Amino acid sequence: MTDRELSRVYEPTSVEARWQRVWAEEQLFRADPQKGRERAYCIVIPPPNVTGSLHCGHALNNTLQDVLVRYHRMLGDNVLWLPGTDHAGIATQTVVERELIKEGTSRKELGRDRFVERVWRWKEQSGGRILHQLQRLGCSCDWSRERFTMDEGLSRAVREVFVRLHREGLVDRDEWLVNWDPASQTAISDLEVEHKEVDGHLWHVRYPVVGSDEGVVVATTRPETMLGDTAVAVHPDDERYRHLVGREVELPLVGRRIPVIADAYVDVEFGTGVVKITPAHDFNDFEVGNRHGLPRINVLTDSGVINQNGGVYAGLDRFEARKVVVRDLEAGGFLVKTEPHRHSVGHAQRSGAVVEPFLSIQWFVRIKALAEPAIAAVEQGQIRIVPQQWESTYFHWMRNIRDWCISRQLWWGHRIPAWYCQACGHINVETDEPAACAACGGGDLVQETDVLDTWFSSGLWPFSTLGWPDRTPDLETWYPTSVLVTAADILFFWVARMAMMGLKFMREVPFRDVYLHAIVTDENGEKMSKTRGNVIDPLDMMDRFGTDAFRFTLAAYAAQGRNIRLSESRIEGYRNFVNKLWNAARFTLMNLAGDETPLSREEQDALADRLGLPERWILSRLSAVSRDTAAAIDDYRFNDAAMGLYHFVWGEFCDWYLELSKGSLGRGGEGVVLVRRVLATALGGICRLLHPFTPFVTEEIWSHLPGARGRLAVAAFPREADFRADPGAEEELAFVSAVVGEVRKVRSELNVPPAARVEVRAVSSDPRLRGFIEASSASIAELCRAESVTTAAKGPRPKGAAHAVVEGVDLFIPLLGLLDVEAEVQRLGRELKKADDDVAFLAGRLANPSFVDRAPPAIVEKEREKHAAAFAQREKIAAALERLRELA
RNA sequence: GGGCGGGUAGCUCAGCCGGGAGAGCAUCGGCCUUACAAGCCGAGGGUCGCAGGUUCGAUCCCUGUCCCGCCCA
Repeated sequence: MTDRELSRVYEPTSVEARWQRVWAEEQLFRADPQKGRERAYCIVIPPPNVTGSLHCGHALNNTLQDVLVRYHRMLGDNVLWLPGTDHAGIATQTVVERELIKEGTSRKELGRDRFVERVWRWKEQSGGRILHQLQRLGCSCDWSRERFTMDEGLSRAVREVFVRLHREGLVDRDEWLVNWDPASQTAISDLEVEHKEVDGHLWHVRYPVVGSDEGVVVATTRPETMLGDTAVAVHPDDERYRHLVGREVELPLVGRRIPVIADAYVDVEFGTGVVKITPAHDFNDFEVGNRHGLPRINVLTDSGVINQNGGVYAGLDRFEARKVVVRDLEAGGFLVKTEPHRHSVGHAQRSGAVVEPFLSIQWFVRIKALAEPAIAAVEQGQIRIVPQQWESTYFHWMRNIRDWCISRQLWWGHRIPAWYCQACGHINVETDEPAACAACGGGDLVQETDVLDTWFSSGLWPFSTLGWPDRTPDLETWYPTSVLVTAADILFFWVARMAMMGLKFMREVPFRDVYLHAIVTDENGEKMSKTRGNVIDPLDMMDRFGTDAFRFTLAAYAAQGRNIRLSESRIEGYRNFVNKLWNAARFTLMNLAGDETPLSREEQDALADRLGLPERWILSRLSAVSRDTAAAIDDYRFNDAAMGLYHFVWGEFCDWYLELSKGSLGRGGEGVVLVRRVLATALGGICRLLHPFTPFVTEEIWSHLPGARGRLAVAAFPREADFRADPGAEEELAFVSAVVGEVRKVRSELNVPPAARVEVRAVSSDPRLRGFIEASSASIAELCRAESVTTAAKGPRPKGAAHAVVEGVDLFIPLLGLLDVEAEVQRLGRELKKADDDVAFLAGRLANPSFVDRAPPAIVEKEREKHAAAFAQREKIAAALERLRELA
């Protein structure tokens, strides 16, 4: 196979592997701060979990980033796309713990140091698999700059931030009610709790009033927590219970006397209007307890078992305890009634366990002060959220933000840089382990055992990865980054926190734009999940259809504000598109001599008079498509960009230009050289335009294209001005193709055998339109299999001819014996009906006096013209029909 | 309960400032026309969720309403 002979069918696998290797070897994606910050363009990757493997969400996310990055690289910007992974505290710890269990040992048996070592070893061996998968996807990251949230550098940034926030009083340690995951046995943040509606019960329990026969009935969904009740509460305005406020009730099963208090928090409508107050196990009760100075009695252990405060129930699991408590209440005559009740229960995002509000000592970020600048940055436009509709969600959350619990009772993560003095109890918070206690000088220091929430380190990602706290050239060049591309589900987890941290520590926003893309679902709009079995595996898609087709599919469906319902048949459709492009390239290359160079803009202008209509047309279209594609990518309208290119390549370049070029090439002559050069120009332009979407196939074609220099990945992206716009050529070709279309339609509808040669006679009094037809008569003949295409200013109108009208031009197709007169009469009858409807519609509108009076004059004038044209068309069809009837 | 988004062809979706509803896929008919049958040529298919309102004119703007999805509590 020579350089310009391609195989009949595009075979992605080998092509992709080759270019992935070449790009890496030639280090085309390596960023260099020396190139300056004038046109710096930077994206930091949303770091996937180190335990992760590529799913469709990743594929979409990274495809879109790669489109942006490749586009900007081709624009000549100083591009950095920085890759990396996230240590994913709970997820990673769980993975390694499972391995240990299989080996018959456990995390606790190993001990902290050996366990952490073991996780590192796991990370070196199996972690980061996803980064290889991203390479497979074609991602043009600067792989030499790969980062990991637990890297030495990033860990230093984490300690620095923690210490600085602590010194400012924005991080501190407190006993507070937090969300507790009894399965992972760690605190989690509010965001990591997922509320789900579940069917439960509402138990009505009678608490006897001390010193009376009376009792109050409380309604609860969680009877086992009554072991920790320290009050019952009623609404202050509730007449039913006013007399009881200030008295005491006896807690059933426990015997403790607790007060009846009045608090406006109580909903008089809910249940009986009396609620039990358990400050240590309910967020609302916690606040009520604080207002009334109630004791907090914790009745659970960290694994969700009743503790010694639960008396005889100690040792029971929380769900078992619920059953036993209810049974005992019933036996004691305290249970008034039980009713089914649907309510919302918090579940831990990671483990799925029911979350417990749990009293413990944790580290918190006092976040209000950090949130304010981050709100202002979006309000004032320093950060632009795209699509804008997400701004309100961002504002709502940020304005109601609550303190962030950042400590986790895990072993895998950034250990909190706080050391407790065993002598005086002082907490030393330092970036490095202090030699002695700052308060008493004692040397017996013990480091905090908790680690930080993984998102704490992710929040620093846009600057920690660039070298902060050092002022590195990378940081100087690429901070703030250009855009953050992610799905909206981590707007709060990550985007908001980066905004806060970036503004706090860099005094500047971390990114100019936030582009929030769709969630990928299956074709029924359901989330993909292993349990549902509806997962589409990106690697499988790439294997079967090629990476380019898969990427193009994702881009083509990435409409803003919509979910992507991915289905295989669509990917297959774009596989066909890639193959179409491949064959267009094949055809083009077969027709090149091998020494053609693309036409520069200057040459296009100088040679304009010698270029044929199709050549002037395709160059003009290239100009428009270059403009539209760039505008669409600039606006993050990936679907518009992809669909525009799809239509241009298939519907214009292949369907019309290549078909037209066959004629010009076949007819020979000196123009052939120019046709070839335009072919090379157009194919090169298409490769460059498509490259951000389909990098592999375009790089492959480019490597065969005469006159193409260097790698496509670093070639210049086409600009509107690179091609000569020619509105006249566009108009003329639109007319010519309409003529071709009409003739084809008539042939098809009258069942003229495809091989039969016909004559086309165009009759028009308009010399300009006649000229268009005459100039392209050979092309028209070729495209609609006509023997000849002739024109005349007026008659004779051939008898026994099929008829059509295009822009007022009568087209006659004499069919002699071939014409099925009856069929043509019926066909023209249908056409006439359409034309009549048309005329009637427009006439009706013009007959409406209020339309003529009140609509803008330009609109009215336009409608008049349309009416006149429609009427002329109608008359021509009617005349043709009349003559045909005479014949019949 | 609060907020956001969506309901347009069989399916998935596009429709900028209000001016006769579009694409891709699927379907149907005809073609091996020397790049491509993963292709070529042609065709059919819509009460723009429903009800009001504003307007000369509404898929588009406003109000109400019914579904679906997501987020927050």
